[in-house]
Amino acid sequence: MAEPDFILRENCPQRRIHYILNGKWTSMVLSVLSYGPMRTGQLERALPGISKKMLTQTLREVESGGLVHREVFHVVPPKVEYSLTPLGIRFVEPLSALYDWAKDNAAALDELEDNLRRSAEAASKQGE
Amino acid sequence: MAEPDFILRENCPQRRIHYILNGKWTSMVLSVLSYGPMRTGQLERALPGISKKMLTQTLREVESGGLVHREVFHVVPPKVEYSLTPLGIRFVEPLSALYDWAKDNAAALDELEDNLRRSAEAASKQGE
DNA sequence: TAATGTAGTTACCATTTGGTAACTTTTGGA
DNA sequence: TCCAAAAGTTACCAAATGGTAACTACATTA
Repeated sequence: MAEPDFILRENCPQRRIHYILNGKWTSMVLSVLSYGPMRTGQLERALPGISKKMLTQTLREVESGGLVHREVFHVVPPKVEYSLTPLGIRFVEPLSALYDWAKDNAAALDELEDNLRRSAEAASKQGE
Repeated sequence: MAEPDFILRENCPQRRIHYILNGKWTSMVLSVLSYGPMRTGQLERALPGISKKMLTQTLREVESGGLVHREVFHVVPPKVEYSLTPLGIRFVEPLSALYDWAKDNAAALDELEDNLRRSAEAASKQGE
């Protein structure tokens, strides 16, 4: 019953960092904001497929975490600008690394998805 | 209506890499396997809190993606060993970077969680 | 004879998650 | 007078997700 040398305990940093990876959009919102402050509409257009609901929900979450600052300009029509806080900037660092890796390794992502497709086909042939 | 310079399109690598981050346990399983081949029971003990169901489910998924190799030893009681494939090794690279960052920045994670706690308290005071 | 160890499956359930569509607010402009 | 623009909220719903607990298989061992 050899215990493994490496245990990812319940509250280890490796698990806790998943906070910013949990939501479908969280890490993408942070990543986009790393290019500078942005208005709501710009964020919306930078993330094709996101709904108004998910955008505001995600922004409220990262704001609660102190990662993003929300600045309201009291004008009509409304203007709201979001930007990373210093803490947010720190958290974007590992995300950028992750995304840079992804851009440099698109071929590996292709391979992964080919494998998944093939194994899904094989599974459906079984069911016939 | 200034279009943002940075658009994370539906099928860009930055979005696609989320495959290995989607499941609650996927990235952790890969990370643990980066230390070498392991038997099911060892994996289970390396990931406190995981259930048998989620462990096998996650292993089947990464196996389908070609990230992990499953080797069955035909003995009694059963013995099965999991190991990273070459493709899996490539995918662990950015995960290790992410987890290394987390280990080096536990203080930032503390700060994040403090903020969340505080804002949750403030929200519940509202509701009284 | 019955329990043990190892890997895995299955049925079932509760919660979470994310999505859609309609609605609100305010003021300047056609 | 009525619409547009921007940011946001709300009600509602379907699907995905993850968890528990009980069950299987089978040779060895007590």
